[in-house]
Amino acid sequence: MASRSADPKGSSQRNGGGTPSLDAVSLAIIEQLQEDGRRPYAAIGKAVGLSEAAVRQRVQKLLDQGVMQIVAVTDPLTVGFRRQAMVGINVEGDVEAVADALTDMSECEYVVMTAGSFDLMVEIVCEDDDHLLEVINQRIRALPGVRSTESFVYLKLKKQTYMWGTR
Amino acid sequence: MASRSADPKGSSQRNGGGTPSLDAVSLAIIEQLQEDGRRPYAAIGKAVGLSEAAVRQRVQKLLDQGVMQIVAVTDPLTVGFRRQAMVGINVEGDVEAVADALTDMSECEYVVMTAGSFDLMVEIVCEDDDHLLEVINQRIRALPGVRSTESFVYLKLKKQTYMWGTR
DNA sequence: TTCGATACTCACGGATTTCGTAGGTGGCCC
DNA sequence: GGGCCACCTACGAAATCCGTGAGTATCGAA
Repeated sequence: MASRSADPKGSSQRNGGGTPSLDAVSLAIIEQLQEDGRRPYAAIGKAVGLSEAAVRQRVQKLLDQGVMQIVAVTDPLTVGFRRQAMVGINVEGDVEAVADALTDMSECEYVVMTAGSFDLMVEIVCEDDDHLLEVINQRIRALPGVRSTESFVYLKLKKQTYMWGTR
Repeated sequence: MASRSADPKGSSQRNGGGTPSLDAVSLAIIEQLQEDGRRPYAAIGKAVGLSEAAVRQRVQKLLDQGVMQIVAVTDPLTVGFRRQAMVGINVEGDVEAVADALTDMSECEYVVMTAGSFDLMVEIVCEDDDHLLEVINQRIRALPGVRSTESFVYLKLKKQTYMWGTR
């Protein structure tokens, strides 16, 4: 169960940390699915040099391990969420605790701990200005440990890709 | 062929701007695919109250229109990109021109125009520190119109979802 | 009101894909 | 060597995909 990071064909790169590493073949599979999440296993197999079943098993494992997920993504504006913002947050005390609290909020779509003049950056997706105001002022600022926040309201989303590796 | 944003069952919301609007059914379809991008059309149809063929046609249209894409997403750290950063940028002159230039850079995964103390925010995905440094100092700062930048290096990604609507 | 366009349902059949499973192979450790 | 484990290939059955055509309902414009 411990996911020992096997090394099938010898053609993989060394793995440092605790996260399960990926060999070149899995990378290639992910690339294929980044282009089209519904691409058939057989087509992927042809592209990466594996049988259909092998691809299927690898994909299943990647999904199970949480390394990858196959999902629909949209521009939130198109889907009726008219206000988005990035919020920079400064924390006193336990940053991770604040991050966990933010993670539990459904409006927070993206939570990351950073180095720099903010401790946390959070992307907020809201339906309108009232909603956004409430989330930032009532909920985020109310969290214990939050010292200050700074908001960057989105005017226009110019780019949004998921194509790492395809370059 | 012109795809005029029809209004099938009368149960849709009005559409203001240029972007094609989405009725409740398409929203529901997107939700299904946000949970599992490979869910079969028949299963989606059962969930949203449409036939398999209708779902198929809607999904195809949503993809063609660019409203939605079905892709694999990963935590970049797992895939070998060890340094990520959010970069806030101040611009003098044409903000959109700078944004377009950033959009063309493969390391910029996310580009958004904002209101607040930054004009642009950009998410950068790099392989290591050298790469990150080069992108920020050599390439971004070199763009005409870029007045200043501020970087927030990612320490830990806590949350990353694509579940708008599923709430 | 009538016409035209759009979108849906239902149906069908062939091609393709998915899925479970059985069997083979190579590396690794005792 | 022998056992073990992870990974692969192979194959058949079941399910899904996909193009297609006919008939119906709704809406907006002439």
